[in-house]
Amino acid sequence: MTELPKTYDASKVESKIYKRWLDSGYFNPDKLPKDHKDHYTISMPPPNVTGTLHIGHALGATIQDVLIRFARMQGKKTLWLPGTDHAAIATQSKVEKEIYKKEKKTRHDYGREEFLKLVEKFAQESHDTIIEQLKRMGTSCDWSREAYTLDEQRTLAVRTAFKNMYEDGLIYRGSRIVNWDPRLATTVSDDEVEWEERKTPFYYIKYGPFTIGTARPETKFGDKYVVMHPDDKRYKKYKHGDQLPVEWINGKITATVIKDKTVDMEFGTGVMTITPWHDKTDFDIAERHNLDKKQIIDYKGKLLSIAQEFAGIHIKKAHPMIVEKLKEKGLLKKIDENYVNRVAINSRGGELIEPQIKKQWFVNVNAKFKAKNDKLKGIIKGQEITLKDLMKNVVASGQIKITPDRFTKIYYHWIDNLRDWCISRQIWYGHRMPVWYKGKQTYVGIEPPEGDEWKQDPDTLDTWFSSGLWTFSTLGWPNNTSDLKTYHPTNVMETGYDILFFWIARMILMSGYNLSDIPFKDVYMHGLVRDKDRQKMSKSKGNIIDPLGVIDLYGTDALRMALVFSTAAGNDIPLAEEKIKGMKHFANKLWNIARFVLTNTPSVILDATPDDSESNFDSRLRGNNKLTAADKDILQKLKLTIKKVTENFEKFRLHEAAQEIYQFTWHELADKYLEASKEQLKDEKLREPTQTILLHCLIVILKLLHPFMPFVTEEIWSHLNQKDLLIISKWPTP
RNA sequence: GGACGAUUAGCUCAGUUGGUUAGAGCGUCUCGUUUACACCGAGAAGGCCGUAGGUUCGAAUCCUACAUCGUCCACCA
Repeated sequence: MTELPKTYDASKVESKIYKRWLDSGYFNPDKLPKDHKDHYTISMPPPNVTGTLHIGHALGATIQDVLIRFARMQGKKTLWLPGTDHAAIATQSKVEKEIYKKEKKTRHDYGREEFLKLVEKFAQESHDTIIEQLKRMGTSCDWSREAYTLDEQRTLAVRTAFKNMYEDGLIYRGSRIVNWDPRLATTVSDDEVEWEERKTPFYYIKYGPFTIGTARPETKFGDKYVVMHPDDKRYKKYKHGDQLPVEWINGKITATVIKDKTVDMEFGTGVMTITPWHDKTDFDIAERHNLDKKQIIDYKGKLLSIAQEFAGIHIKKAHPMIVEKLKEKGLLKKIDENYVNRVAINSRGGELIEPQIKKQWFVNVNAKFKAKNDKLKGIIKGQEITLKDLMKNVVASGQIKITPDRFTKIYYHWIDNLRDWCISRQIWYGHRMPVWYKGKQTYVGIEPPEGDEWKQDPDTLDTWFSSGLWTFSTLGWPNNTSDLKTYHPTNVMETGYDILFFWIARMILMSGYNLSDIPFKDVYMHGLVRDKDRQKMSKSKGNIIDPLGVIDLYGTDALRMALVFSTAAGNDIPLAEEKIKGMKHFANKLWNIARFVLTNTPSVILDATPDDSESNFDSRLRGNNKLTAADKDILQKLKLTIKKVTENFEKFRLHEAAQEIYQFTWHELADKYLEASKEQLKDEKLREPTQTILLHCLIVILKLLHPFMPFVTEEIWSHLNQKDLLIISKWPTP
């Protein structure tokens, strides 16, 4: 027996222990002892290389590591595959902001190649920081398989998927209205748009015999269609297709009457004019009735020649000028100053969205393709399905289970409202479209076509396109590797509920199409970490808890335990520093239990207690009819604790598992049995069984606690004369 | 406008097939410096489990309505 130091110093122990794990090779499933069977795989949601890890990452990393360590101790061949995400638009916009702040330069001042070098450097630095942080969290992932969404292997996967989907007619190019960010000069997907309520003046303007309402008079120059509901009695005398002269902003125009059921009769006057180029609703109406579409605003937010005297002026500036002109012409009838409007903002950069019609690439969610095999429940090989059907089917059939259950309904609802997914972005950082043009010809392939005349599409792919492939691209796909055959589908996808649509749904889509299989069997969603007043953590509020900061103060184990301890799946987690501090005390308590047990255990007993000692332990006590009430009580409660902890693990109730073991360790073992044992140890006849029980309890709680608090438990374990590391010891049975 | 979630001790939260005196962390009060631990122990105060009904032998838990807060979704010009 080696003596435990008087106090536990997490900062000194953790790096030493982590190195010991790395040296053992046990993070790599291929290097686990041969008796490890039944694969258990988790793909790590790759953190964005946009800086550093925040507390939300720490939560995810902890939960996944807890699951992985539990599975590993259950004798499973566990693979936790780590990686990082290039996060295209988020990373690029971070660098753009930086160079603008420092040098007042834009990416165009640098040019594509030079700018990309800057982004890559930033991404590399972020990557290094993030990996170091993950290691400090104690994550037991297989670093030999680390992946990046933009590395060579993943590029092959992306191009292969794109090519196949294009050839199957699931990817097409078309002119659609998209969310355009004039500042970043790129499109963003529907899911990336955030809506913000703003009070804006609402103008009632005379339009021929009608009055129309708008918050955006600057878009109205080209409005030559006036739309109303077919059942609106007020406008009965106007027929669909009627033409009438109207005095408009810049003179006389001819307006055409359109009847469409999407018009809300209750709103405003029940009449509106449409701007199909700059409004999604209007675009849909124009499509339905085959109407002309005209661009009013350019891609930088300036008015085009149709605005005549206002041409070249930025819409922000032009707005009051146009209002003034309408007033002069007597067209402005009324202004409602209390109108609350919802404006669209790019959540990845913060600029106002200006809808535009652009040629973009889309994934068609309603086109049919043939299933490659029978792996999807209820779908046979060769059967035709759409991506939409597929995404719904795998969850409805129970092949993928979402925890907590309530997100299932939200997921269905999202699918029902799903439109084609715009996958092209006009930014530079990311996977360049594997598309080349020559005159009117288009070539899609993995390698560029022969010949200099072919020009590659300048756009890049939405970052979620590559993330969607993550569970299988990381295992070597499109090559038919043994990793892919062995570890896919993965067992659990553990992530925050905020990326259910962005990512979970896209992974289901991608593996459904490319493999005709599910990417994972279980989805486990955790909540957002908030501060103790339930506020979102943000830099501006100054309520950020920095994972590394608290690790330095209280130790990784304390942070991990605090994160898992009092939260249910999918619920947000208020985290106060006091909670982490409390868990540091718990680590200290455990340390002192170990010190007490070890100073009272002679080496004879210690040596006679190898890891797999449970049956051994029972036989050693059998025939001993001198067990005291305290002995019997603690052994019974220990059994019960093992049972409950294991059950809670299996049901993803990690917080309850943590609470059970916490309660037992402190308030049963330490408070009661250790106190009782002090007397029993003085009694010669009771001494040996008491020592045996103490040691047995210690061994079991170290195992039960190890998934949550890996460092302190492994450190104590190293003082127990055990053959191998705690990380691969056998999970106890009740 | 639709959907979902939350409402439990002073504060932050657990409490999943309805079942004995409703739990934890932090905080408060009293006592205790016994060689594992003061990062401790013993004990105490503190809860009409949002409101009102209903089902049941029995409800924090199931049902209905309402209130407050929050989140997500949605093409109100």
